[in-house]
Amino acid sequence: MSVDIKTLAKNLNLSISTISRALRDSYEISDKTKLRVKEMAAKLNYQPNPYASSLRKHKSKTIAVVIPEITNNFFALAINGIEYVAQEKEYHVLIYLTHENIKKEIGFASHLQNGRIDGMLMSISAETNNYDHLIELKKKEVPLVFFDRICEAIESSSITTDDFEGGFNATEHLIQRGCKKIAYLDLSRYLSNSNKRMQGYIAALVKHNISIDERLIMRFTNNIAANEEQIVRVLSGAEKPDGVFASVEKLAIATYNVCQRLNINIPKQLKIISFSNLEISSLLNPSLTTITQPAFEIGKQAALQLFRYLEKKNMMNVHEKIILKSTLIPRGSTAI
Amino acid sequence: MSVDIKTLAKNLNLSISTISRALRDSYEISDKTKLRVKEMAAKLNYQPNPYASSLRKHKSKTIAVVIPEITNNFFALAINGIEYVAQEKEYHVLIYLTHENIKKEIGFASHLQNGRIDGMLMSISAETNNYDHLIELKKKEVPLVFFDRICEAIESSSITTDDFEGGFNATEHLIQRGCKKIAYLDLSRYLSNSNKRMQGYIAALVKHNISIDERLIMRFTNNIAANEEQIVRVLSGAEKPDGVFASVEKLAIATYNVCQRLNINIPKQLKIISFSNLEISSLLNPSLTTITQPAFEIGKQAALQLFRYLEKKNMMNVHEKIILKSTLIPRGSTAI
DNA sequence: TAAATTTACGAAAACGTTTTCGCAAATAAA
DNA sequence: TTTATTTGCGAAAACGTTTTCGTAAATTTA
Repeated sequence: MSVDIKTLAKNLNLSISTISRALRDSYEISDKTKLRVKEMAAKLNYQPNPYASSLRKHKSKTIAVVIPEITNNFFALAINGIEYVAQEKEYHVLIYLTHENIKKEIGFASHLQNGRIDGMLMSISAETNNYDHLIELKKKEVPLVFFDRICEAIESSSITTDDFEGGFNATEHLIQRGCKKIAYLDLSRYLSNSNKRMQGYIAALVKHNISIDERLIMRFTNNIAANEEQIVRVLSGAEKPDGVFASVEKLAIATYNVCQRLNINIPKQLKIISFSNLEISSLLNPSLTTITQPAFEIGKQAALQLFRYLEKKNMMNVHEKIILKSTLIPRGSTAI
Repeated sequence: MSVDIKTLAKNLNLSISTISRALRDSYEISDKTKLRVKEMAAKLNYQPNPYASSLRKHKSKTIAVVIPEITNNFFALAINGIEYVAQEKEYHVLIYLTHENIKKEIGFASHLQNGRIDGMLMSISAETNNYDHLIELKKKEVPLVFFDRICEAIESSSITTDDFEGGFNATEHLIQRGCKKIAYLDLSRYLSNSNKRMQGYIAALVKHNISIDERLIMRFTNNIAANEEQIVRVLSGAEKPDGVFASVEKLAIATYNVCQRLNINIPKQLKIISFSNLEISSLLNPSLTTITQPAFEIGKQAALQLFRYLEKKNMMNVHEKIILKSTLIPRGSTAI
């Protein structure tokens, strides 16, 4: 069988308590004994059973990351940042994908109250318009940090980007490049970040005395084909826009695809700007003007904040709202 | 405190064994009792402690995915497939990123022998040229399935693509489009899939009576800037190629970047084909000809194979080598 | 030198399950 | 009716740690 603490104890003629303490460098154990124990542990390749330890200590050294999807450069980068911190802290990272489905999100939230994780990092799904499952998580005192798509109804830390400013700048950028009718393409009416971006969009229109046309504020789904059809309808309609501000990358890509199909010239007939973490925006035809979020840093900061909760108990009610800056990079899709 | 099996037992005047059995639908418990127990469990929102259960049963309901990186469309899609299966099986997915670093890979392999996971899915790092850590994992009887980048020195299941054929077809495609001097860009001399692709490359050259120029078989690192400099040197040298076959997406992108900088026209002066899972290959300038792997399916099949190990003990020595087909999609970067 | 303290360790309980063993009561077979 | 079997449940051990409590021996203090 596998070598456990009892095996070490027998081999060294010590009690299991001494072994345990020696391995954890307890002050109660003499240096000589510690050395003996550690040498034997190394020799027998002793691997402590994490579940026995977790059971006893009520600590799992594991965090969960609950996100809508992973095939998305933003979230992939964020996970990268999270995993980076987790490795440093010697923590383990569980991944759960909701696919924008609130039922899955509820399922994860409810199943992860059982001690499997010490804390959770979350970006809520586009469908989520009720927060009972998150409130319940909080009640169970599961440390929770939101990133990017936060839940404002819950008292907790969050890491976001300056979505309002990003939305404002994006829209103003289009206006400055001559756009008069700017469409805002969005995933969901419920998302915190989307709404802030829309507020920025509206503010920019107001500032420049452009009237707000509700028909140009469009919501899309998770279904790519359906989205493209919807875009086809706008772009071939009478009231077609001359500028598009996509709240998320995939809607910009859908627009590119439609323009290719409909032979609409970007940027001559239509200018496009998008929130995006596509590393090859500059290689697109035409290159895509983006507002880029510091995705890796967002993941990293989110994880660091979670560990602040985990490392100090009295931090549980000290919430931080960190807002990182996005960067607008003008490229071909908004050229004059 | 949190409600446990003992609480239920007290509330129902039953023993904890009965509660445990009732919850697990044991035949030893009457239907009436089961109902009573389950109702009470629901009422008190009982959540079984996973670590107590894991400790007792030596099962963690958790698998690990060890991959080089996550900011890579192939691996993101593969994880998507893995997570899909895991959700169905009610398993948990731990993510570990090696960043192509063999030391990290060794660290993960050695730390995950302690029972934390029931099995592992792995795509080995580009640096990995010694397999002792994997052999040790196998010795500890940790079920292990390789995908994409496999370890041929280890007896185990693997899910790959038809890399030889993909490499052959890619190269022949370039030849048919008129290329005479085709460079093969690769990450590492150690990777199983890269080597198969290279074998395909060589076979195609041989078939078409093109001599093999070792200088055109190039290895790159994880460092993007360094890679681009290396590409600059080839593309501005005297013996510059007229075709590039990139074994991985990021090298194709690096080549695109360099061509942009050096003002090299794709496809006129240089044709490019690449293994890639970029969903927007068609939107690049020019659109990129790709050999695309069924990444989601690879992840899914890898997970399914792992669960075959987990569900039947006697399967542990029945290894499967599943090879899925890749698809060559001709686009602008190899147009005549 | 006696008393107090510190050092270094062991015994045993505890964490929350699952499972083995045992055993009455109920039912079926003889 | 007697015996054999099944049904339904409880007591207790077990999983592998950590931690509380206790205590001799060594050391320090008075």
